[in-house]
Amino acid sequence: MPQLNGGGGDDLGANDELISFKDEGEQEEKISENSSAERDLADVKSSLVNESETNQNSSSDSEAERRPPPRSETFRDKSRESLEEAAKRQDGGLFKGPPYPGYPFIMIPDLSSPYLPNGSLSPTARTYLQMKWPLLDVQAGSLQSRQALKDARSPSPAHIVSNKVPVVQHPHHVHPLTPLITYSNEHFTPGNPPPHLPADVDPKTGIPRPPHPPDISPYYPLSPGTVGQIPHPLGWLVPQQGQPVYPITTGGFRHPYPTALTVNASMSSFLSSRFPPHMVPPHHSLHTTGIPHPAIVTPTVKQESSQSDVGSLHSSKHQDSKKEEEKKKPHIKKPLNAFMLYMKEMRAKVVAECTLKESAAINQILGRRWHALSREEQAKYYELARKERQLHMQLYPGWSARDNYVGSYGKKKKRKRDKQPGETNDANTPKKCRALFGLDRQSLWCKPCRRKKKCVRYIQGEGSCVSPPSSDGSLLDSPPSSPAMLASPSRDSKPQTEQTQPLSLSLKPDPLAHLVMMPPPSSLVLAESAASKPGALPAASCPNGALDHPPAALPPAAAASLAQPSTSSLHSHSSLAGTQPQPLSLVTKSLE
DNA sequence: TCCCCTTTGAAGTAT
DNA sequence: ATACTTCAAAGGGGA
Repeated sequence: MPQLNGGGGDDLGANDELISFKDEGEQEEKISENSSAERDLADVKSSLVNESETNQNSSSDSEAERRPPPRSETFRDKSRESLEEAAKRQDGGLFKGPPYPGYPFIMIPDLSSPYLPNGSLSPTARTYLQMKWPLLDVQAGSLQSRQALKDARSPSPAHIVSNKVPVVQHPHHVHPLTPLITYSNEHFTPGNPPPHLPADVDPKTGIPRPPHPPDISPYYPLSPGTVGQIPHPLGWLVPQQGQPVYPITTGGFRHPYPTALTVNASMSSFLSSRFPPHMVPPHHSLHTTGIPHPAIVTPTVKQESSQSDVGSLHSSKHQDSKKEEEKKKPHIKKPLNAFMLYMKEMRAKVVAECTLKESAAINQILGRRWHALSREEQAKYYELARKERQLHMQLYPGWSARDNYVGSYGKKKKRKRDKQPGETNDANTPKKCRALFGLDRQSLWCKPCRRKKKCVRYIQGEGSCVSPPSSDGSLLDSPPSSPAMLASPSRDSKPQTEQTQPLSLSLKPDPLAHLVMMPPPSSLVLAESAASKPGALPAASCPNGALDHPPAALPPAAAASLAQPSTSSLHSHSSLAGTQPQPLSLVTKSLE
């Protein structure tokens, strides 16, 4: 388990994230410049934050090497502009300027932040924190940290204490009022912060500081008239209008997860049962209101309860078991990753712009737009996600994603995932079809291979069945390549020239193609996508094609493909540009 | 009523 | 080490 070390920046970042944004959260080191080691590290890890803020350090060699050359800003911005234009019309000018003009979490450099050990902050870092924590506003009457807060360079005027970021969008599984809940201090046990949450001490004053400056920072960029319309990715985290959100816990530690702020018996026992004592958060996960924290869901597993009801003998014994079930219900969710945060924030916007309502279609658009984001823009979300993970980790030190795997709380696996591996690993993998059964036993082949009478992939020695899309869309029933295959970063571009994903005709192979040829309107794309399968997503109707951005922050592999557009890519787009329905699934990672 | 779809990323398990 | 799988959000739609 990664250890949080204030000086080491973020250990929570995933590998890939570290690769792409491994400089994230290392501001402390860079800022402090107190140690050569830190400088070295800083050298290695260019600062996205600085880059974003100062726009000067972007010349970092290492960064430049890691990242693909900036893609056509003109294209991207152009596309986005139109989208934002629509957004402006939709939201009454909420979205002004850059895509995330008012994003409060802009480049939080100090991820070690308040709760982390050695959380001493450089002035710069604190300055960032002022931008960061306002979203974590605390209730007016809340605790200690107000004073401590003032100590720090934060002006944090009292008038800003009010919560100004009403969240319109409600988390799917979270009580709509969750973000509105006032987690009163009285619910918190005054006293010491969790052992694993060392109190943040102002390095200069030596006074324990609240990790999260509770006051709304004057830096908060959103105007009162607009804030209310922004569904913040951390909606539950965001203070609501006139609703103090999460008070600082005792000891100056304030969790964005309100659930961790108070403890009730059931949750406490649950946690105790689930985690070793040292892992059990000192606070309960449910507010006294009974409204669960977004991160801790009470899956009220319908099927579970219904099943138990069906078999219920209404005996006391059953009651007991029921209670036990209830104890197990609370489910600590995974922290949202960058893309999830992005989706959460942008979904409403996309929905507003399009006639789409189905999440699948929306997600397709969002996926494309995600790739269209500049690295700086993405970095915001990576930063945010990392912060989420940090908070999550702080709150639930013993939590593991494994806990949420099947069996941990009775949730069923997704069949799709269960089937695909079997399909691809079984007889549907062309390579295996041919290798396993041979030409003499084609009757045993999978359908696509049977239709083609051969497995091109096998011939190519590649990892996927080519099964070129037929004009009649006969490949639609072809088994999809495994997600891993589609997403395989090590995928060779060469095979791509001849390969086409049976089900997933990537739109991304050659982003440049978008520049060369007219990108298909999102509606068309989606319509095509919809046409690709029965019961497919309905055609989208987006006012502009801005949704069809080319990928922005491309991984090196994709960047390579950018540099050398493959003919197949162009081919794909040619087909795409045509009116002929394609078995599109808008897969955007095939070349990544 | 439950699960799928669809996306990316994180993190887990399996080989 | 690599590949693969699951889950996170979302909500309409299919079974």
